Amino acid sequence: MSLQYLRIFNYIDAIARSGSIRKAAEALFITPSALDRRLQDLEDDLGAVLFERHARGMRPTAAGELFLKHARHQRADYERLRTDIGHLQGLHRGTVNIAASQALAFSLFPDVITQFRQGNPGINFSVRICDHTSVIQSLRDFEADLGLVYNVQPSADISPLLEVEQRLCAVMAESHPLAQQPDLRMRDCLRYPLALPDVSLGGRMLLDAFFARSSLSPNVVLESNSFEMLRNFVRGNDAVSFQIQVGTALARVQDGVTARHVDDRGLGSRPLTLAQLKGRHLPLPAMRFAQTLSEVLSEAE
Amino acid sequence: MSLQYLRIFNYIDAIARSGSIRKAAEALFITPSALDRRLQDLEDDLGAVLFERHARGMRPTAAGELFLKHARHQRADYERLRTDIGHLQGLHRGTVNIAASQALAFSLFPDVITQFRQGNPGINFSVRICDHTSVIQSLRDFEADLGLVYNVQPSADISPLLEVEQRLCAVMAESHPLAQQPDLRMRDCLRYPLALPDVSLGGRMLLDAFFARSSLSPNVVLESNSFEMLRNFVRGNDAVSFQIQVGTALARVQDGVTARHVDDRGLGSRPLTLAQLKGRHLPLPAMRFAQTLSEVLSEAE
DNA sequence: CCGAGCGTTGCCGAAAACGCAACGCTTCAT
DNA sequence: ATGAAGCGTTGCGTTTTCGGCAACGCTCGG
Repeated sequence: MSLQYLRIFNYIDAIARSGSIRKAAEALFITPSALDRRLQDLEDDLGAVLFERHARGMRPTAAGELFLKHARHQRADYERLRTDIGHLQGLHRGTVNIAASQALAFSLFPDVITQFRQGNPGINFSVRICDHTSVIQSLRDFEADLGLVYNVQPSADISPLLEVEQRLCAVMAESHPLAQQPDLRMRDCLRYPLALPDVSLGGRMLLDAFFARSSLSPNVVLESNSFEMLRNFVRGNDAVSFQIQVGTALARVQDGVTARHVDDRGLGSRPLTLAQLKGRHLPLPAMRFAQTLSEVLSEAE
Repeated sequence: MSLQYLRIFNYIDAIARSGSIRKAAEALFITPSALDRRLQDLEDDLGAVLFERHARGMRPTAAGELFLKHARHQRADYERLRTDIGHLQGLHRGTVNIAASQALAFSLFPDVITQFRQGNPGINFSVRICDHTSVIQSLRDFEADLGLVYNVQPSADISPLLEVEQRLCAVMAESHPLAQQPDLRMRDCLRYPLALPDVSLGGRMLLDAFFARSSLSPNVVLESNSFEMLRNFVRGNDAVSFQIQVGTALARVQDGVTARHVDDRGLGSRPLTLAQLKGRHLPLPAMRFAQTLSEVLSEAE
């Protein structure tokens, strides 16, 4: 697949990722000696040391960081060239690489990707679910074309493509008493035990801010960094969990779990942001998917 | 110097430039067969034909154009990486590649470059003098970091860094009667034979526009695409030539030739534009030189 | 109709990349 | 303290890639 012109870039990148020549060599299916020689040749040619040698392994120097950025950028650009040439020949194929926080894995992405692929078969997807900071880092490392994060702080090298305000939803079992009401207030929810996402997940910040200003005292019986776990938990009892809107599939019931808007004045809302690395030229499939995603998110509002 | 990772890029670029494998191979100091094989390997890997084969030579296909753009971009980026790493190590070296139209070769660049190198020894320059369209094309082909052109039409992929309005100057021999007057009107000049730049050079458009609206009839005894030639011509007789301001070294006399502002209401002015390719990340030396150039041009106003 | 110029191919030598085994070194646990 | 476990690195033989040489088939222009 990928040409050997960027072989050296993969080599160096592998060393940086694994932090050692031996591990990198193993991942690349070559011997450490060969890898070491390529690195030495490169350092000779550049006239600069790219890695600090420690007894434990390798750590990139400043020059190494520069080279790594170049290497990753170059690899991403080459991928774009390939898909662009493919488009030129009428075969609309390619891969869209997305990094997103966990809330979106459950319902949004499966649905939108299915919809997108109906209009664009031949486009494959690689979705990496991780926490907020990793999403932005994936963009910086050229591992992802698009990032979708909740409540992200603005950054100089990230350019937002779309922002959608996200209200909070309460998640509960289908048979839960609260499921009968169309709209909920927070004080209704607090009569039940709570299963909350922890701080690494979106929405928790909204809850904490609300509790801080409120006299209501929550009864938190479960805290987790897994939405999957929270959903499975509330299905079996009368506990209530919370999640941002797009992850919940509001109207319909799924696996015995449903969701309702929580409407409180004291409850703020934070934006869900679709973003890319500033200055990057995205592959055509990624741009199209960003367009589709924008439409879906806008009309869902 | 340059690593062999971008060897293939140079190969393909050479083919495109020379329009034939044999000529490209000669320029690369290899045999046509070797070059042909690299091209075939590349086309195999990309799954696309990059050149149309004609009996006379090779012409890039659409996919080939795409690849060429990528290749040139990649090469320029790699150069930037090298100079950036150099800066990291304290050795401030590198090359600034400039493309500019002819008017600027005479006095502006030699002076500014001399001044710049006093503050930044170790920075080398490559200045390519060519006509308007070639300047922009050089930016597009990543042959030049900066372009300086007179009266350029805006373009979507070019971003201007600075624009300075340029008035027209009359150029004449030191001993010319008009050289006694501090300010000239166009009708004064037209009493003498004229040596005009042709349409490929800046300023001619202003003159043509003026003559079209005026009842005055010019006596054009010489027309040339070389400012050098025009200057040398007017030195030996009473003819008058025209040039934009920055190229003339207004106050001082150089080689027996001097210049004066021409002040007419009917005479417009067009901007001299310093530009780069949009979205490009310029090497540090180029950015610094652009800064210096901006200051010089602004204060000269 | 022939020669000039082109891209292309088969075959062989040269050069670059790789694998293997071993060395010197630091770190950590016994 | 001391041996084991990692680590980067080196010498040397092997494999893969790349380039040179000569020749072929082709298209065009005189």
